[in-house]
Amino acid sequence: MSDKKSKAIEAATKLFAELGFEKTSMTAICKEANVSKGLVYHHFKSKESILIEIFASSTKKMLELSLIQDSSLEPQEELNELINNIFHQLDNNKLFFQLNLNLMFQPSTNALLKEKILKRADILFNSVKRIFDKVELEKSEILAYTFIAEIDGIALNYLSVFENYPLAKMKEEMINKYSSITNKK
Amino acid sequence: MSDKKSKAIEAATKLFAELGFEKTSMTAICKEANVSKGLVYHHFKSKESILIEIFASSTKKMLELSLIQDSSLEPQEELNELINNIFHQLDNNKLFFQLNLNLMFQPSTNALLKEKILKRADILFNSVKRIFDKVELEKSEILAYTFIAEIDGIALNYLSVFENYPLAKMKEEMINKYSSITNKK
Amino acid sequence: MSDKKSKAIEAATKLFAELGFEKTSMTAICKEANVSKGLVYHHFKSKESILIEIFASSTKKMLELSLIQDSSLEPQEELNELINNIFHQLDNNKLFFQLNLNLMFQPSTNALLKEKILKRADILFNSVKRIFDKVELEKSEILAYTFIAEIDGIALNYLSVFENYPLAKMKEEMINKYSSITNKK
Amino acid sequence: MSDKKSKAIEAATKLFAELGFEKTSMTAICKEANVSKGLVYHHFKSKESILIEIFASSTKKMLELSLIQDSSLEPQEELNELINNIFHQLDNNKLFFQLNLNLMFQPSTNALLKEKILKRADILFNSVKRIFDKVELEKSEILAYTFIAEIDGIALNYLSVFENYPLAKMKEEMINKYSSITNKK
DNA sequence: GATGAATGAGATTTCATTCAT
DNA sequence: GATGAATGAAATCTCATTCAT
Repeated sequence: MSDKKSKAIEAATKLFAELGFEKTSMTAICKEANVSKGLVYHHFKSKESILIEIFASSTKKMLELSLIQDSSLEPQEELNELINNIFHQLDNNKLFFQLNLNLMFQPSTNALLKEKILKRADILFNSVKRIFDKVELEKSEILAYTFIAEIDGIALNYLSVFENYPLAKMKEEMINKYSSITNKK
Repeated sequence: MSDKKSKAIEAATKLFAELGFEKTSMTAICKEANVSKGLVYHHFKSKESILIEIFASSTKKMLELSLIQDSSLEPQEELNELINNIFHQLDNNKLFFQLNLNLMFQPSTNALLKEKILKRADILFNSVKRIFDKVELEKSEILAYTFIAEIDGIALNYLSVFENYPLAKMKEEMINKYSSITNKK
Repeated sequence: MSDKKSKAIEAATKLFAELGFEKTSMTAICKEANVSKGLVYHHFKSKESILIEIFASSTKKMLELSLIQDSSLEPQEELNELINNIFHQLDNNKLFFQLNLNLMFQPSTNALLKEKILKRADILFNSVKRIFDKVELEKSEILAYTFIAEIDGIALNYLSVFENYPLAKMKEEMINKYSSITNKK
Repeated sequence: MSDKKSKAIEAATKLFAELGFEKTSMTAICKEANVSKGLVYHHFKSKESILIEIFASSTKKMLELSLIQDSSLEPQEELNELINNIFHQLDNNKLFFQLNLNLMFQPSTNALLKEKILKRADILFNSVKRIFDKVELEKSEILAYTFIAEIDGIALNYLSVFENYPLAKMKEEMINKYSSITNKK
C-alpha cells in the first residue's frame, strides 16, 4: 500500500473515531493526512468505501485479539487470557473501541456495514461459545452471549458514560467470576 | 405545549432514533411533522436544542422506569421488578433505547450532552447501587456497575449487533442470576 | 401616540443606529421595546415604514437644530451659534448622527429615502447659504457647500474613522475660520 | 490568482458598492460572476472574508492614489497634485468611493474592518500631515484633519446627498484655498 | 389594541464528488 | 500517481410578514 494511501486511512480512522463518520469531512481527512482530494478519490471510490476498508482491517485486528490460538489450554485459562487481552486493549487503545462501538450504533453506518457486522459478531460469538462448550454444553450459548454483553457493556460505560470508571476493578471482577468455571463435561 | 411544537418533537425523536442525529435534516423533521421550518426555529433555537429537549424528556422517562418506588421490597424483588421493566421496554420500545444508546456513542452528540449524560448515569447508578447496598455493602459498587454493564451490553447486542438475539432467554438468565442474591447484612 | 408605539420607535431608532437598518430584525425591535410583533405591524405597515417615520422625525429635529431663528444676528454670530449647536449635538448625541449618516450611505436606505434626503439637504443648504448671502453674494453657494462638507466630513471622521479625534480643536478651528468673515455687502 | 476567483471579487466589489454589503447575497455574486457557490466558498471562508480581501486591495489602491512620491515638490504642488488625483478619481470612479464610504458607515462592516480602517486612516492622515509639516509645524495636525474632512465631506455630499453637486467648482475652490499656503518654516 | 404561533422565501454555508492538468 | 479548482445539491438558519384569537 502506497505511503499516501495509508496516511489517508490513518487520518480517516482517527477522525472517524474522534468526530464520528458523519461529522468527518473529506476535506478534514485530506488536511489531516496532508494529501490531496484527487488522490484520496484515486484510491477510494467514496467516503463510504474508506469506512468499509477501515472496518475490514479493524475486524482483522479484533479477531487476532480474540481468537485464542492455543486450544490445548484449559477453558479458564483461555477466558483468562481473553479477558486480559480485551482489557489491555480497552485501556491502551480507546479510539479503536470507540470507533467500533459507534459504527455499530450510528444507524447510517450500521446500515452500511450490516452484513460485515453480523459476520464479525458471528465469528466472535462462536469463538467465545467454543470455550464455554468445553464446560457447559447446554448453557454455552447463553453464557457466551452474557460474556459478550458484559464486555461490550463495560466498554460502553467506560468510554462513553461514566467518569472515573473503575476499569481495573471490573477486570478483576470478571477474572474472578470466570475463574470459577469448572469443566463439567 | 402547542400541538405543532409537540408534533415537531415527536417527529424529531422518531427520526433521530431511526436515522441518527446527523443524518436527520431539519427538512425531514418538518416534512414528517407537517410543519414549516420557520415554526421549528420559532420554538427551538437550533437543531441541537431539539436534541437537548428530547434528551431531557427521555431522561425523565428513563428515571421513571428505573426508580423502584416501593423501598419496602426485598432486594431480590426490587431487582426482579427492575429487570422486568427494562426488558419489557427493550422489547416494546426499541427506538427509545436505540436513540439513547446512539446519542451516547456518537462523538458529536455525546460531547453536546456530556454533562447531562453524566448526571443521568450518576442517578441511575446510585439507584441500582442502593439495592445492592442492602445485600453486600463492600461490593455493592462493583455489583452495580456490573449489573448496568450487563443491561447495556444486552441492549447493544440486541439492537445493533446480532440477528435473532435470544432476548427472552437473556432475561431469564438475568432473573435467575440475581434471584440468588441473599441479604447478607 | 400610544405608549407602546413610541417605545417601538425608540427601540428601532436605537438599533438602526447601533446595528444598521439591514442588521436590525423586527424580532430584535420587538424584544428591545418589549412589544409584540402583532402590535408593531398594527402601527406600522412594514419595517421600511418605521424607518421612514424615524427619518421624518429626525429631519424635524435636525432642522430645529440648524435653523437659526433670530435673523437679526450678524452672519458671524449666526455661524457661531450654528457651529456651537452642531458640535454640541455631535458630542452629546452620537447615535443621532451615526444613524443619519449611515442612512444616507447605505445604498438600500438611501434609495428608499432618496426624495426625503434631497428635500432635507435642500432646506439645510439654503439655510446655510442664506447666512453666506449676507456676506458674499457671488460665492455664497460654494461657501455653503464647503461649510456643509466640512461639518459632514468632521462628523464622518469623528464617528467612523479615527480614534481620539480632536473634536474640540476642530470646533475651535471652525469657529476661528468663520469668525473672520466680514460683511462685504 | 485564478480567473474565476478574480471574477468573483470583481462581481462582489461591484455589488457591494451598488447594493451594500448586507443586501448583496452570495447568490447574486455567483450569478454576476458566473461561478458556482461552492467555488466562492472554496476560495473564501465566508462572505465577510470577501469583504476583507476587497477592503485590503482597495486600501492598496487608495494609498497609491494618495501618496505623492516626489517629495522634492513644494507643499503647494504636492497638495495640488493630491487634490487633482482625488477629484479625478471621485469623478471617474464613483463606485470605488461609494464602497469605501459606506463600509465605514455601516455599523456591521465598520466593526468588521475596524482595525484595518484605523490603520489606513492613520497612514493617509500622516501622508497629508507630512505636507503641512513643511509649512506650519504647530498647526499641521489640525490642517491635515481639516483637509481630510473637506475631502470626505465633499465625497459624501457628492455621492449620497445632493443632486447636481458642483464638483468642478468645489475642486477649484479647494485648489485656490490650498494654493495660498506659503512655506513659513 | 395586543399577542405570538405560523409561514415561506431566501440567506449563508457545507460537502461529497468530478475533472482538467 | 497527484493536485486542487470547480460543481451542485442540500444543510442549517433568518426574517419580514400574516393571521387567528
